[in-house]
Amino acid sequence: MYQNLFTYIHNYIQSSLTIEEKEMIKSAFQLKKLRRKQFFLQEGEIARYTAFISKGAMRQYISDEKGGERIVNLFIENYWATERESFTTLNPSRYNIDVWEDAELLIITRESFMALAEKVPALIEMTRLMDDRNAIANQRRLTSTISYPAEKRYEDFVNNHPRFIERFPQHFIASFLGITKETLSRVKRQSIK
Amino acid sequence: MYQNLFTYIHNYIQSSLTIEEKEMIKSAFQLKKLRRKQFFLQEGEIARYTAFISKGAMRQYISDEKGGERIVNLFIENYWATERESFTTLNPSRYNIDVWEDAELLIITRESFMALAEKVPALIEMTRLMDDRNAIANQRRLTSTISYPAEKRYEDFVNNHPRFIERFPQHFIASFLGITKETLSRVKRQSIK
DNA sequence: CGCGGGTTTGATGATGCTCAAGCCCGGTGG
DNA sequence: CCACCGGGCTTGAGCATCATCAAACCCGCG
Repeated sequence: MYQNLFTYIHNYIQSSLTIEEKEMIKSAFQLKKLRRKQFFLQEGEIARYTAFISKGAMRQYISDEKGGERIVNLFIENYWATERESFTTLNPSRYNIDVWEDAELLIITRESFMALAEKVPALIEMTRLMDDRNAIANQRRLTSTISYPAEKRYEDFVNNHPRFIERFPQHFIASFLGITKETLSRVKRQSIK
Repeated sequence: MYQNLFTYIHNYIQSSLTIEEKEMIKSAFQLKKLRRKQFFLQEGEIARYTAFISKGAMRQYISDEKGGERIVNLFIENYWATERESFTTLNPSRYNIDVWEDAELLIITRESFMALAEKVPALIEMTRLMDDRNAIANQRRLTSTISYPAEKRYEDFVNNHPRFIERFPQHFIASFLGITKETLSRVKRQSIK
């Protein structure tokens, strides 16, 4: 259950966690199981928790005036899922996060995490590195989105996130890329030839 | 010269910097003046420095195969400018950063900044908050880019970055928004009526 | 005056969206 | 075991948005 989280942390920092640290981590997080289609966070709520996904798959989306949905993030196991704006500012979230494949989450509030990080310094370093990588990934995604047409964006996506292709339906990917499912369908057909 | 940086830091953390801290900061950063059109960072180079802009305006862009340029970031005074991917990974940068309005920069290497932050803890907190805000801003920009047509993106931009409109030419803004200057020109004409 | 950016305008075409229909396939219930 | 259903995927026709290319315009400046 917690093993994924421990190896995740270990991938970020070189040193190993002590037994005591592992215990503190275990008691600070809280296990939550969610089934397909259940919400982890709904528009209007405050994102009190961040979740480490130890199993399953989720999506983050925003809904527009006309009932449409735009997917802005996809998550699978070993990802952290939260709505960062709401989580840090405590304003109501404009986004929803729901479950695609039955999930096991390790959740923690911002305050608990801060307190925990005081006692387990590795987590501070981990957060810093995660922020670095996150900023880099976002910059890349943004560059790609404003620079390239649908076909190239899809190519890039396939190369960078092969596992997502297997786990999520096509129309999720399309929405994530900022195109319609029809366009994605046609783009794929073209690129085969 | 350093005053902008001090007030910037002060805006992020509540407490004031001590005289000693200010001295340490002054000696850790290095002043660099750059004229319009000069490069702060060129494609292929490693981004050894991050720059606090105490005066002036700059742009970050990437160039495509056909000689075109896509602007991915715009900076004015009281912004930090660097290419984060290269700065943190030490890989050659795919982006350029050059100067639009004559600029005064306070620059520092990653190592020096880390060392400085050891001695001035306020900087660690500041970095954390900057990362938070940055992540939030990027998420918003991404959502807007994949969700809305040119006209709405421009509206949002005008609301969120009024000062940029005054400082940069239209075709910079267009490129930043991921549209052509012609389209932006027409969008503006429409929205007046 | 003429030059160099920056901006606008127009004509044309590509790209991607909308709406609507059909297909495919796995799951459910009779 | 088959009929049906729902969700996802594909296909097509028509349309909106936006890019491209080319020309003109505007204006500050040497």
